[in-house]
Amino acid sequence: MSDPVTFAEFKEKEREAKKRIILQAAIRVFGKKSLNSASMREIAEEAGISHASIYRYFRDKQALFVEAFLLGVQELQEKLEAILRSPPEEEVLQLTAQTLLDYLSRNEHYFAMMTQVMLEGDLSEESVGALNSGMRSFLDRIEAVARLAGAEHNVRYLSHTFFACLNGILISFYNYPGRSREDVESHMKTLARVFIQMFTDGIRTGSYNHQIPGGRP
Amino acid sequence: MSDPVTFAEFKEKEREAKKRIILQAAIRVFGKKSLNSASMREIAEEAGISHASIYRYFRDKQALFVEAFLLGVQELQEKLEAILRSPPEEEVLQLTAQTLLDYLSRNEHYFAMMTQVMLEGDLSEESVGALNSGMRSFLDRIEAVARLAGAEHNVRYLSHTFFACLNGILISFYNYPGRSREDVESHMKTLARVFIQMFTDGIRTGSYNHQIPGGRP
DNA sequence: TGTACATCAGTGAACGCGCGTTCACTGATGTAC
DNA sequence: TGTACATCAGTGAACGCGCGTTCACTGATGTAC
Repeated sequence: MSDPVTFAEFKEKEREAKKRIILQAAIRVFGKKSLNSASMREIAEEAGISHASIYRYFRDKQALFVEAFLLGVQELQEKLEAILRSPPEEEVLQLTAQTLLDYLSRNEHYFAMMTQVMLEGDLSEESVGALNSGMRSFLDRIEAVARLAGAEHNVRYLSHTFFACLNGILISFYNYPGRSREDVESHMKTLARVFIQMFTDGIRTGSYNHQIPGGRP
Repeated sequence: MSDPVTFAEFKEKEREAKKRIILQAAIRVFGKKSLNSASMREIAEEAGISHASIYRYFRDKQALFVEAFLLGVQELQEKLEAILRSPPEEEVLQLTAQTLLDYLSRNEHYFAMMTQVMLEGDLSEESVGALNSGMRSFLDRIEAVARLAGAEHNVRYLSHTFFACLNGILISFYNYPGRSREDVESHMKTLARVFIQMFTDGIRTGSYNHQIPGGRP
């Protein structure tokens, strides 16, 4: 229903659009501060509304956080799908890694939120469910990339390793003290290239299969 | 001065011991909650004192946090040194990785704090300095391990990659939803083995050197 | 077209809470004579 | 040995603040007749 044909539909569209404005503001704020230290008042100011208004669109802070995070995951996922649709010949993994790193470090927002979601355990069951299915479908995309890169056995393990290691490179050196932002970014990219080279070689030889319980060699 | 010989020295020792009790309590609490959501009152209760007393030993919450974190890093470092003193023949990296993962996941505390330190940017210049030198000497140990494993060129990059990836495996799957603690732990260990296998092979072939700007092949 | 009413997005003020930190005090211990 | 004093670890109460959330209200918009 991309073009609303009734007034009710129009209002619904309008409401969705306003919701998105709040979500984008939330993403910007959550990216700079942590879930706990970012305040509803700050998000409201960023969105240009009163802080009380947010509660017209989201049940509470946690629900806002989860929706914002999932929006980020979805956006990243679309980038992965673009790669899958027109895959390059050889360097799928390098390209994927670069895309991931670029996106996450250029939009600090999603990145910081992602790690927060992974560490905070205080989410409601409902939220956990939503996040879980979001992450699962994201990891599916990564799995597809790994297959494209030639992986055949234990692809789930491989894609988990791939994602986790890149994530670790981002997290571990994000606040590397005493270095400029550009230096940090290029350092992370170098580390990522080192990792991807090893990963690619690893897929080629397949020796990692021995490390997986019940994994075919 | 392991055996105090004057009353003044004795008092100093006593004070240090009390400080350590607070630090251990802080480590336990900071491990379960984040820097922001763990409270001084909670730490005080854990240590069995009044919350006001903490301020007799630490300037403020941040100073307490930094000291607690560094105590954890130091403990881990000693484990690495033990490995370096009596290195096994072949599997240095596997052993190091297992030690790291075991330690960090058995003592959730340090692990959670480590990632927090890496993500929160709000620390004072003084704190950043202390943390920085702590992390640097920790990474030195990892570098020594990498050398022991046969790395010759660009060892700094390698050790960074090694640490970052293991860190990522921990963080990314720590709160894997809907899985028991044991399942998560064994999953992480499998991913770590996959990674280490690739890493070891990578060091052997040395092809990663091509990925480092100015790196010798 | 005009009027009375219903709806509901948006709001500033207020509530209640927990926090980090400080304060004024107590009482045990050590010191000087 | 006894006494007056100084020190200082430890404390409960209090301060001031910012937070998430709720409340009572306003005013614009849509609806019914």
